[in-house]
Amino acid sequence: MPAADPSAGTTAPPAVPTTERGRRMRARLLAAAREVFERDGFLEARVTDISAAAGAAHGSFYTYFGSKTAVFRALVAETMDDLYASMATRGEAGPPDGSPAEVAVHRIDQANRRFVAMYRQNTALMALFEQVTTFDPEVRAQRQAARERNVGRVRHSIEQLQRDGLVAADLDAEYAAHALVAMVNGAVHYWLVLDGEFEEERLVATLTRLWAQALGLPVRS
Amino acid sequence: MPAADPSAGTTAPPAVPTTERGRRMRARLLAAAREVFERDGFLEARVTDISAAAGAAHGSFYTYFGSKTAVFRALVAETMDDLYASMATRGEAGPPDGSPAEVAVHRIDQANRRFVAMYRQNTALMALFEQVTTFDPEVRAQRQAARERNVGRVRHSIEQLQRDGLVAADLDAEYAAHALVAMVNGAVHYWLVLDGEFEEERLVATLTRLWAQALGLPVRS
DNA sequence: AGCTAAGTTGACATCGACGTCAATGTCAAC
DNA sequence: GTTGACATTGACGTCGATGTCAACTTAGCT
Repeated sequence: MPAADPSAGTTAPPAVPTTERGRRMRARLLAAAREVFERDGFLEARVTDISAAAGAAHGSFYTYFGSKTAVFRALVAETMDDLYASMATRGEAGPPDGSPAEVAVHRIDQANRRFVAMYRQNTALMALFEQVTTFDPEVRAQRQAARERNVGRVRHSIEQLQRDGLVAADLDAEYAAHALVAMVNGAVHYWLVLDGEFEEERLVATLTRLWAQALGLPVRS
Repeated sequence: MPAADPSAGTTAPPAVPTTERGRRMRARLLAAAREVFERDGFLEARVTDISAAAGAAHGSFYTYFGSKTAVFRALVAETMDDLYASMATRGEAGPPDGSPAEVAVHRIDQANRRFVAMYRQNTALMALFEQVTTFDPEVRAQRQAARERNVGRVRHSIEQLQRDGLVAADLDAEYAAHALVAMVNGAVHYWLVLDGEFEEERLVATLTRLWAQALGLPVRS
């Protein structure tokens, strides 16, 4: 079939490389796709440019991916895990001895720092992700899932703090988790994607402080 | 010129209606555009459908708007003011007598309620706005401006509270304002645009509580 | 009625991104 | 060195949304 393909994949079956050569080609195409997407955005990206950037013929692209949308989905699938994994790297700096509340605040701070660092190193990709989310249901679902995982972790942490008596028991852990995640997400997205200039240290410190205080944890001025 | 028009307007000059008839046509087209956009999203929307929905000929569209992007910008320009104006309607319910802090919290709550209500009544439009923001620089600028205004208001409010000694003086008002706005924006956007089902009352209450506590204002359990 | 400017119309040309496919190349196994 | 399955190539046709334009309609004015 021809032009303008709404949303999704085409007639061509996915195709899985069998050879080493094939695997390399696919990998090159995927890398090229990422380059082009990051440079031009999803909408302006042309399949032609991707093939070219991969040093491959136009047709080769369709051997491994059914459409522009298809590569993007593959890209997301193969990248997101790494991203969120890199954030989960916990227990770096040894937790300081202190009151349980202080330890909790320190953990929040560390998590925020990791998040900002990750976002900083993948700004273009995150912007892309945000963009495609607005019109591709499948990518939206992936994003939703990622967020859900994130929120879930935060929620558990809040509930734990409630059990420990550090956070008011009548706080709605689910909605609070959502809101706090939205706060960090939104603030970081704003500064990195939309604005550009900002003091990372000041931002993280403020985020941590707001987060901690919102939960009713004591904060050292 | 021809197909796929990246970003912006075309050769055709804008065109301003002189007659009553013309003004009506333009208005009908704009309304139709909104309908179609809300139904299909920006990308899937076809200029043809807009003309049709307006009961006009295809050509008429181009008499008043240079391109799909152009109508959208016009739509945003003519709508945003109303939206944010509707939110600024303050002083509805009489502020309760109470401590200054209680009054402050009440104000925050009212603002959050207004925001959620506005978002609820214009969900489709807000989603659209978010979508186009990711690829049209001009719309992005408008969104940025709207946000800036919002943040500015919050920031002033925080600074006032600091002057009154209700909020710690060493809190970074600018970053805090950004973060809190992001929190409310993000949470509401998530529930209304991405998820769907949620308890509005529970959400607003939690948002207000987090906001107030984040600033160190006392909250009645 | 006659005139004119503004508005309206819709068939048509244009264009460029997409996806196909027949031909050609590669390489490991026999 | 021959074979054949897998991979690569790139010129080509298709398609449909966009934007143009010359003819036509409307309505205000004299």
